[in-house]
Amino acid sequence: MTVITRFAPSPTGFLHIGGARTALFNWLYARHHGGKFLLRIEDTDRARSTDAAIDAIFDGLDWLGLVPDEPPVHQYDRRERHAECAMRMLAEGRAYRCWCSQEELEAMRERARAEKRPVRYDGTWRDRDPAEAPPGVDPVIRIKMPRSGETVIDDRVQGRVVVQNDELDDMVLVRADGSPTYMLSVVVDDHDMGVSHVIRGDDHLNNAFRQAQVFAALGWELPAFAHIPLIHGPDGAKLSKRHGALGVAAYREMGFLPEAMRNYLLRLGWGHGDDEIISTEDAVRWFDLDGCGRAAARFDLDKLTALNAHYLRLRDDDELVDLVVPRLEAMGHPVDATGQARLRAGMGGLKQRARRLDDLAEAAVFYVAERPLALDAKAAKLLDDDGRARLADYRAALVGDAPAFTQEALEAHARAVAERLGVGFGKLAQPIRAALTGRGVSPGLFEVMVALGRDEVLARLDDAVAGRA
RNA sequence: GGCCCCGUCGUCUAGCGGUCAGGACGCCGGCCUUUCAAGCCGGAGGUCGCGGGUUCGAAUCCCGUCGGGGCUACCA
Repeated sequence: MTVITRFAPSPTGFLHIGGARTALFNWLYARHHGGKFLLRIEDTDRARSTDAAIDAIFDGLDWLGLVPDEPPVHQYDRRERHAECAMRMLAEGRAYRCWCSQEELEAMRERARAEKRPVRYDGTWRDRDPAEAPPGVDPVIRIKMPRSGETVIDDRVQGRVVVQNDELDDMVLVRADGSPTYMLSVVVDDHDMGVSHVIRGDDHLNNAFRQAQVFAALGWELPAFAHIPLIHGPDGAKLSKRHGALGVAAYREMGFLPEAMRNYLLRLGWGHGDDEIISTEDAVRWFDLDGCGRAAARFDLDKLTALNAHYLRLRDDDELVDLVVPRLEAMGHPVDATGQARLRAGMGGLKQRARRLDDLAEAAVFYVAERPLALDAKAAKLLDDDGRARLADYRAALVGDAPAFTQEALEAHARAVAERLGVGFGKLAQPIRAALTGRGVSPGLFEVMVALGRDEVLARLDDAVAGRA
């Protein structure tokens, strides 16, 4: 059997972390089995669906590299087909029209609550003669649920889950305005799209029972279900948009890399022994539903950040330059060809120390900032009278001895100068760092010098000695 | 309220009848060292929610209990 999975978000907000993980699992499962990964936009709720949200979902998936194998299906476009299926159920006696008003339904619920009985539709119109229908009222179409027996879902993650059929009420399939509801649409679309495995959040576990009955009423085979646990916020509750949960775009802006995000999301609720760093290739090779946990997980920014730092160091220097330049420019530091070259030369040391793209950019500022440099507090302290005096000596030695401008030669020379001055190497190195970078912390000194180039180094030393910086 | 799911260090997890309950993030200390990272080494941190069973032996099986979550719409 060909494996076909699908990610089916409703476009009522950005793509959040939970949706991203669901998409990832579906994508991985399809890839692992050489099947297809499809995307369906569940936009049947016209009031809440927006084009902006649809774009955000496309952008988010694209950034994460979870590209569907076929053009996305927009559920609303298929409403005729959905209604047609409902009509068939009606014709076959598997569904019926219901003329209950909202008020009647509300009263029904109130009564049930008062009597401490389960709150659900009581089947008023199930056997009532349609001839008794009140005039001028548009009916909804409800499914005729079995009233005895049980519905079993052999969930690939949750295991065998059973519910008594009398817990299921005759839910609405088609609204009074003729539009299909989610319960009908998912089933018809999953069937028509040939979906073999429905992998989704376990907030849909209860829906699976209802949908199983729709599949049965339509005479269709049930797909395999896999309900994965939800991701909770720090407060332990379901992640929701109005809950301060962020869209994937926000993480991109914070400087996270998609490969880090994929690795992190994969480990949230799925495990493969003690493996933590899992490349996408290995993820595809290893992913299965058995590895999914059943407990909800909490999102941990620190761990995502640690993974991100790892993947940052793995990236090519040139790619990182491209990623960091827009950030530097946004920070008010235009990057010209010279700046680009310096960034490329210095990226090795820079990326080793960064955790995200934003602190990478922050740490790279000194390569592209205009002289004289602004000093941070630590650098200012390093450039006191003593420090500046040592810098003057060092500058003179650099010009006088004219060592080759390579890391090795510069280091050997600087160490010799420190010895000549009778100070520990650190006493000389730190003021140099402050002069060249304006900071007390930076990548290796000689890497910085080489990246900056001799002229710039001398100019920055001059600035520092003269107290300009 | 009803139904369904879940419960191992702070967090993510490994574990599937016999392990000193392992790893990762975070935290603490050390080494390295021109700063900071990285790397390496070491440490603190879990009576496996709780209570009963079953068993020679339970985090692992059963029952109960408590706690958390989800669903209970003419939303998806």
